[in-house]
Amino acid sequence: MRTVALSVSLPSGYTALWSPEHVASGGLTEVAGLVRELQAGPVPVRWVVWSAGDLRPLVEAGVRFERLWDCAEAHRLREGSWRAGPQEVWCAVHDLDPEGAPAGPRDDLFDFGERDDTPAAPESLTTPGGYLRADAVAGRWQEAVLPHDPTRLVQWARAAFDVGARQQEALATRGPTELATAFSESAASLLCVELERFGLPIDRATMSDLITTSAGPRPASLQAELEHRAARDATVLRLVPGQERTDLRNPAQVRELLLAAGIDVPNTRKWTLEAFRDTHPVVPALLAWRADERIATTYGWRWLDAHVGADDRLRGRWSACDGAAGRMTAENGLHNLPAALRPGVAAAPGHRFVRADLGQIEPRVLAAVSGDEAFMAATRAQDLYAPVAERLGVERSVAKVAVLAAMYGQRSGTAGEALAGLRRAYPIAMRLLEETAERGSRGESVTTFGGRAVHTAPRAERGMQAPPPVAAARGRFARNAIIQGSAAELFKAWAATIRATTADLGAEIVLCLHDEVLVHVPEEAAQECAQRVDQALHDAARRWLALRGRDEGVRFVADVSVIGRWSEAKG
DNA sequence: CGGTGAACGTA
DNA sequence: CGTACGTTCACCGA
Repeated sequence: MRTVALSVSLPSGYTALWSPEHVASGGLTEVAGLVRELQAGPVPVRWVVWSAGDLRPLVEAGVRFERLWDCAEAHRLREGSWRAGPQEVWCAVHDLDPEGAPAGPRDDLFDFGERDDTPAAPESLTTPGGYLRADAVAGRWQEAVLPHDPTRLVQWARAAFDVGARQQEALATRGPTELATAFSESAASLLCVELERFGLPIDRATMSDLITTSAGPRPASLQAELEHRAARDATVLRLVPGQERTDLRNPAQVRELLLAAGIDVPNTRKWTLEAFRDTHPVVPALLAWRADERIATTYGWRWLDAHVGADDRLRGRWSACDGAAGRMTAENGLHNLPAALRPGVAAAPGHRFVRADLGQIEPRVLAAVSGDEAFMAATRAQDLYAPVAERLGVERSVAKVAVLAAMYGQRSGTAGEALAGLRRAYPIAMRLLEETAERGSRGESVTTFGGRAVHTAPRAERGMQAPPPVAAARGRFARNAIIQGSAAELFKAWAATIRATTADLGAEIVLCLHDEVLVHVPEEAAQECAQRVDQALHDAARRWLALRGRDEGVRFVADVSVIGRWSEAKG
């Protein structure tokens, strides 16, 4: 394996490559050719970058990177910290206090503390205190002398190379698990850049019809928009005479309206109102109004115009790792598009979607994380809850509720009896959950299967995840984080494997949704792609489980189908 | 004008 | 009934 660092400067797009054997620089097209040439060579290449997002201009230009080391993601994994700019990452590998770093142009206007601001020399990347100079972190220092002098950008790439090498060394001393997870997280980070480039295919005509149904036709004027809004409000307001002036967008006023209809509720949340669906016609009308209002305001015409491009692709920013346990996140509705709009997500002409989701991922992950032999045995069934129900001597539905209650720290409900049964049948898995919750309650950090540190209490650094304030909530947070976070790791390993093994089919991963993936592929390759998606799960799961010697014990299953619209997925 | 909480969509 | 996220809205206080 050959390691090459790569840095792109903006706005010029000038790019530098650095490795011990090879230094190069050039414009985007020139470097794009160089990257392809190196990747086509006999020795596989791993590209080292400060952050995969740096590659955006090259990815936009159609360059496909095969293997990556993303210093920011490696840092997040090591530190459990979300802030992972070059300075934070640099400080971590050099044992420097980030608080002493030179201030960027907009940082800390009122900070008059001791700071190490002046670079050692005009051409020095670092300050006498060993920090990165602030104008280099901002990219201005490198860009200022381009294109005639690429040496600063080369220095910047070389610094990333050095940081990446130090991170790999540090992670390797902790064992193979963390290193493998860092590779996988790097791949996910690169995948995010491609998700941003590809976008999610939209059938504009169908989506427009769906929006019309909920929000009304595209308004010709502001007045028309207001009129339609008033008409929508009237469908609810006319059901409670005397309350026509209620602002339906104000929960306090809605509560008054409901009171006038004889319904006294502590809040107006959907879950609370569901119980009163049959009490008064205003309740179902209000719930239907809310669903339409959601689409009208968040997923309406403005959303369509702002985020669906001329090529009929919905685009938003993707993040490989959220602030808590490490799931992927996305903006502009890519992760919370109402199910009612899913018919509007459709493969382009001549293409199909391969849709796949992981079945019962969380209990299967619990088996892997805990290493409970009995619970691992249950994962070998296609339906995990069947053997659990048999062992507990209860109905499947009871077993399912009990397992979910145990994993999420549920307090209410009637899972008590079955929970006791679970403790007897699967003591190791259940003890792991309880000990994790206790650690969380005490404000201690917990660790995912792949070695990500998850902090349950605030630390000195700024920009950290905001953990729940009370002990019980911290306990539930920790209990959930090891499951959710570990599941996210398996998912990302799976997605990265799909990306690597279906590229030759012309496949593009266009959506990742925690346990579900949508692959856009030319029609003639769809069946082959579906088979490879399934195979990718088995390969990724085996490698992932082997990190902790569980490769023969836990089974993961995927439901894979070839569809034309997202809504065709099984319910 | 910026921050906060309610509400609700997804998993 | 548990957790996480992103988005919009009204309200609050400066």
